[in-house]
Amino acid sequence: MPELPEVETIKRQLNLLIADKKIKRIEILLPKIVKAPLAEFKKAVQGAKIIEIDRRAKILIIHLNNGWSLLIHLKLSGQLIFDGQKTKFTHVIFHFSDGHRLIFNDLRQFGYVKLVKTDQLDNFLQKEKIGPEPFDKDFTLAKFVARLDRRPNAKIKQFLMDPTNLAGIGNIYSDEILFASRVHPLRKIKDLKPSDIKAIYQNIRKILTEAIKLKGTSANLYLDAYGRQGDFLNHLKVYGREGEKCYRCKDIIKRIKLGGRSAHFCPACQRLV
DNA sequence: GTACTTGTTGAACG
DNA sequence: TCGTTCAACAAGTA
Repeated sequence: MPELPEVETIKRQLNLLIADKKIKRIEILLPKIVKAPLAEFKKAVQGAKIIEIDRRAKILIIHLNNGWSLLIHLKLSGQLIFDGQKTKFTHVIFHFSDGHRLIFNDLRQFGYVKLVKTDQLDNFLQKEKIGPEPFDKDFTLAKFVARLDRRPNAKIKQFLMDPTNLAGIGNIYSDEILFASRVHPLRKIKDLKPSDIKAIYQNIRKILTEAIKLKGTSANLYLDAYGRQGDFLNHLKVYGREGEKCYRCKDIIKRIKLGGRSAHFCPACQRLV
């Protein structure tokens, strides 16, 4: 599923592929995906030129040259593919004036396209109460500790996945970050030692950096803007490896239910205390 | 046929 | 107000 590394990959590729292009026409095949009145939406988008593509949490932000910004969230199964072929899951198509196109596919239909005035973006994002960006200079170890301290009884895995605590981390990378840190997903925050917290803090950046380098994880439906799979799938240590041997200690990787989600971990080398 | 999956939000709880 | 839990959204896969 698209998490921070996948969305960041698409952002970087789109900056190479569609920046400076003019949107000649937008084709909306499934109107509910567009969270704006359709007439107003088309009027704002058609004829506009793309300046650049940005990212906040898992939201892609396409800045237009007319004061509007497009916000695109891929949620569980969204894809943005440059010059992709239309399928039964294609819901929106951006046609550019040079003949190229960008297609938005979403099998689950949870994704969205929104329209926000560029000067209202900060306001809008603030309202969403999204947590700090892992790669922001302001996201220091001290800030991380301060955020953890607010939720002493929360389980660490659920804390990492809560977008109001930290931007961009979902099920795959929270599992991988905790494995790298040797911390059990059920560990309560108040039971974390300072060395655990430091390890988690460092591994957040380390794992996400590696995943971005490999263009994300194609565990299910994720494809990058070229329609290609991400290579981090082959580097996963626990996610999706239930019943297989731990690469570190040879015990068997377990999967449990945690707040309606699955958590993968090694019961031997990820500690509960 | 049924359970399961997943990111985010909003309702409901104490 | 806050932290926490849980249903809801959709539809393909096992």
